[in-house]
Amino acid sequence: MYNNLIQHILKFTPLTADEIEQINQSVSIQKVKKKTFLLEAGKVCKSNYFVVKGCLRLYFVDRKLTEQITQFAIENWWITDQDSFDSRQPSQYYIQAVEDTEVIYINKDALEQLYISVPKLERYFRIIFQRVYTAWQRRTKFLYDQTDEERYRFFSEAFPGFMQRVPLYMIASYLGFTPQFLSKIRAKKV
Amino acid sequence: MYNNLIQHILKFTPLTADEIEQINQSVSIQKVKKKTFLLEAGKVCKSNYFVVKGCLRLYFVDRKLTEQITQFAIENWWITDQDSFDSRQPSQYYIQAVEDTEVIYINKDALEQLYISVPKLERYFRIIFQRVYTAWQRRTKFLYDQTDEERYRFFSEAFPGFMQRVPLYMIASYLGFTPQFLSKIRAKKV
DNA sequence: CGAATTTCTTAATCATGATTCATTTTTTGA
DNA sequence: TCAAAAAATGAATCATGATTAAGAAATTCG
Repeated sequence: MYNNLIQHILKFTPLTADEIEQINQSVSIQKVKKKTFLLEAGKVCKSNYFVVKGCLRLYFVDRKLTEQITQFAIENWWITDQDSFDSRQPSQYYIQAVEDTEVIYINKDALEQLYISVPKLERYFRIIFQRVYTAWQRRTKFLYDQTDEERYRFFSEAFPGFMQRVPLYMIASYLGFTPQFLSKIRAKKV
Repeated sequence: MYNNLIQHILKFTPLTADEIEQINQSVSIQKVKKKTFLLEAGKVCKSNYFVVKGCLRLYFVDRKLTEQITQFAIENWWITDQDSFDSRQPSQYYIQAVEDTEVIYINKDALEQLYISVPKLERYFRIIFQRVYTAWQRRTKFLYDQTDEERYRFFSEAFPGFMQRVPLYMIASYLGFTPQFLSKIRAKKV
């Protein structure tokens, strides 16, 4: 019984008992300790992960060997390297647990099967991806429209809870600047 | 008969003659002269636009009154302010024709109806939005991983045709820097 | 065709945030 | 509980790309 996922799907489309059963048989659940990797660069991203509880980060290592975080996923978010997942080509990303985390995951073949046996999931994921598009348009405007400092201040006011779950150096990476610069801003704030 | 769109949908899902008919009755076609606006800030984005021929840009005006282009759409791409389109709230974006352009468009109510009468479109748009997600992950890595100069050089080698269709100052805006800086890079290139 | 508009370029100065390197504080787990 | 590791801070210097202000070149269209 993977209730968190089913509950989430039910927000967007009704499901019959049989459909729920089919979904439950296609997904698995996994507990991942803090710092565990669900994906490492060089390997194919085999699963799409739904966070039941906890927090994951998706990042790559740039030429200067700095970790660049491009996405976080918390409760009720899906996360994957979509490109690697679809093409079955090696990923350039890492997905790592920021906290002890519980995920429900589904592999590519199982998901393709499910789209056929439970077509309502086309609607569910259409809406999920559509929201990703919206989130991306918002984030892009956010990034273009403000200086690094404004971005940090906005972010810390908008998501105070999140700030406390994640080390500051990860926030800095996600917002596109260095931890040193973040310290400088925070020092000013007082 | 909106063949370009139907052809595009058929790449992802089969359609019956009846379904094709229903889609054709839900969309409209429009020719837009260069510089014409399909969306202006302050107005609700009523349509999702599919480019048959030509090129559109989506941008907003930042606090310094500079136009910031966040997306282009060329042949066979959809473009909209997804947030405004979904929520029916005023947009902060402009969508403008960069060249004389031909678009097929669909309004929100018509699209919601179509999702019900032609559920295969759930699959079509699920795949479209999924590709948007992939494109976004790629673009993000691209932006984080390289300096402005490298980004320009990569872009001009990867999309030489596109570079010739669009004024350079728009490329600069899309890549996140100023036209002056672009000129500097190009001067070096020789 | 030719004036007006749009687009592109050049150059000097300036500011933001990176880099480097060291130190302090906090957290973790044996 | 305390040593080791992880995370955060601080300061000095540096580099990238913005800003400002002209002016040149190219395109458009009446």
